[in-house]
Amino acid sequence: MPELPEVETIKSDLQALLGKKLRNFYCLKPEYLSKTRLSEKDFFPLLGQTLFQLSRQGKYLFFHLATGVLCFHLGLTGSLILTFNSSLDSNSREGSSFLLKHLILHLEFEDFGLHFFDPRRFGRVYLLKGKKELDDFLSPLGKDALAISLEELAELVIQKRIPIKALLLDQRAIAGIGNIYADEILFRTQINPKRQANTLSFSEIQRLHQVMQETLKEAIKLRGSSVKDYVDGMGRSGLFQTKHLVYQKYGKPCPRCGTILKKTIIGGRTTTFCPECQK
DNA sequence: TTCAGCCTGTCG
DNA sequence: CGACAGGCTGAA
Repeated sequence: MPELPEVETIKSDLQALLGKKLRNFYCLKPEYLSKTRLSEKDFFPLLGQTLFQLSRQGKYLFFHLATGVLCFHLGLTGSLILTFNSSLDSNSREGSSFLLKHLILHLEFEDFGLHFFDPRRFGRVYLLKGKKELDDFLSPLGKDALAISLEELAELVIQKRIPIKALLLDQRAIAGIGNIYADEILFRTQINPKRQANTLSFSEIQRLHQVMQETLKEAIKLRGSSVKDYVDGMGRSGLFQTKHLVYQKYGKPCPRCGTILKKTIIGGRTTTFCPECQK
């Protein structure tokens, strides 16, 4: 679910936690942690430690404490919600019985609570101890989509013989783009998602690089896309879904030329594009 | 490089 | 009831 703009929005919502000590840790679903070979006791060394940094690469969010780095991947439906005075208000959206049923972790910081929910359980929690573990974790991950330079993007694009959309979705190449933003970026760039990456001209790569930056930044400004479940760190919906031009709009007219938008499958993912103006 | 599998929920 | 959903992994 959450792609780069959504995770970035959540990260900025959680800045209030910086400098706060982790007071307590409750795991409501221990079997969730076992997917990443963790158990509750692995978290004991974090207790009493101060959160001194939040960072993000691609769709991963990292909580840095002196004794380890807690990392979340939100999968399709994960959410991280901050509450004041630690507890959930049962009248709020995040306190709804639906979400409560899917509460995985409750972290109790000074003054704040942080709740991790994941209805579909595709998300993951990791605990990285020491610089080497963090480096090893990050090493297979591509450069963040907002940090990649034109030259780096060009390097990737010209050497890959896979559909350009598959390249955008490959987290080992570029980190942070998912199905929504891949479709939106390619439509705005007017490049057909099935085009083999290595057939793109340099001016198309330039356009792709620029549109990628603009689209992701605009989405962050609007606090992400709430298609279904996504909510930010305060439990609020984003607004970028109102700016979606093609994602999941197959069968409707292209907003640029009026041709009916088509649907196809690329890399196992539903893809919407305009057969007329994406070449 | 494709594809099932992981999970639960929703929609038609 | 089946189809499908924002993602990723590992096996064929």
